[in-house]
Amino acid sequence: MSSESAPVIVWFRRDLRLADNPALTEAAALGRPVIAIYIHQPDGVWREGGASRWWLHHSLDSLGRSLWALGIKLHLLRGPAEDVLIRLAQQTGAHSVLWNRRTEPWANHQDTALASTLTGLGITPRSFNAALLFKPGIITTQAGRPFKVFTPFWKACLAAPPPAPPLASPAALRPWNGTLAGESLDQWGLLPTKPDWAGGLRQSWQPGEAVAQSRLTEFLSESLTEYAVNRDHPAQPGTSRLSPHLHFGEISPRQMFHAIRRTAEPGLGSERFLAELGWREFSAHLLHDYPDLPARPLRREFENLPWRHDPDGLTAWQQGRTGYPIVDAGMRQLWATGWMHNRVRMVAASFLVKDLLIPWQDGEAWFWDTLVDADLASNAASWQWVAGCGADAAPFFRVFNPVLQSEKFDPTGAYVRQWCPELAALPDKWLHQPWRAPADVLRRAGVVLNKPLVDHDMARKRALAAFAELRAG
DNA sequence: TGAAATGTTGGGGCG
DNA sequence: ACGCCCCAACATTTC
Repeated sequence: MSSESAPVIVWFRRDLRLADNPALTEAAALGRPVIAIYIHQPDGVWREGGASRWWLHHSLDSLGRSLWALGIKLHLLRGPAEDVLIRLAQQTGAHSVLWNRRTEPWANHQDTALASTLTGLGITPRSFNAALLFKPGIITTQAGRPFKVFTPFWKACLAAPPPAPPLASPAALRPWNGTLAGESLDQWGLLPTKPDWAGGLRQSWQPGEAVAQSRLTEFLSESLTEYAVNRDHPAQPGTSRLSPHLHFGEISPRQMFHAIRRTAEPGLGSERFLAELGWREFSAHLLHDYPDLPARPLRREFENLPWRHDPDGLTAWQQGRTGYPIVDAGMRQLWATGWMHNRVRMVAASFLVKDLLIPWQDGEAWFWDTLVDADLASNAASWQWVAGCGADAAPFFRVFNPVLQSEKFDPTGAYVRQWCPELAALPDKWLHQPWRAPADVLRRAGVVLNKPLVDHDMARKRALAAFAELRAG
């Protein structure tokens, strides 16, 4: 076999796109036959949750079609990535294996082992940063330590040399003529059956690179200028809704960064939106520096907080039956569509952790299973932020009042009415706190009162007392 | 990327 | 005109 004909393996992971894909671009540059693969690892730690599996199915389907249009088949393989890749590389006489790095520590461990085995076999491994604006480790304090506060971290990012401009999709790839026994997407059973709960997901989302790009373009032209204000109003389409596309790598943060810089007026809207990319970046870098971020509080003393064991409370929260309309609306939006508005995520999360005193890890696990944008770093860092135990976290005593938040950010009640239709006929005045409504108002609105799980004033005091105990002990 | 408790100020009613 | 009180509005402190 001549060296020119030895194929290059491109291992797709959380980079399910053709444009700005360094591994794919490198494969095109090598001029060798390309074997494109995706490896499903159903037994891994932090395996994809239900909503993520639904998204993954459709995103892989979309990527497969795009590659096929270039004459390349996306091969679907299953098993531990090291075993699968090494077998495949030997079997096909591969020259090299190229991939874009993921942000999860378990994946990086896997990569390191894999790279050294491949090297030992005379096969060239190469990996690229494509999921983040800045490679973890290069943004540090003067003293060379990782940042633990967001603002200086993000300032340092913006002062660093900017991320490289995004790469174009490869114009042509050289097909590989061999065959290999791959699987079909349907065999992987990523889609829910018995019951099929994905109806709301299908109505809300369309995975894939092309949709991600058009969503970005539309957002930049229509929503960016008012973003700083509208992003906080859950009834308005003021956010980009790009999070799941970003998580699966259908669009890259570099593409977004440069699109904002290129097309947007400098202003509060673009600054705030860029800063959201900054929080994503901050979370990923934190996970890189603190691999147990998903499991353990950064501030270890929070393990001693007198958390409550309350399975019924947890279930009521998950099902949107807390009796607090804004919390229930959010949890139902999550269940129905695989997504929750950011403002409401904070309110609902604060309620679980502080009003119910249920460990943040339980909320993290639920979000992991139900969010289409579930991301190990962002999910863990955000829950720790809410719980007050993370880096640059909200202080524990910052307890969201679900009634005030609802009145402030959903003043017309459009969001609550959409997701809690049983309350829709209540006048605005009582919509956010139906338990205070006079009996005749309830009767006229046809509302049967769902008594709140806890009284917020009591719960707030209980949380503060628990926190005080922590500090004393 | 809070909210409640507490403190301060100033206008207006009233004796 | 003055002191006193009330209280809304705003600011600061505390959790």
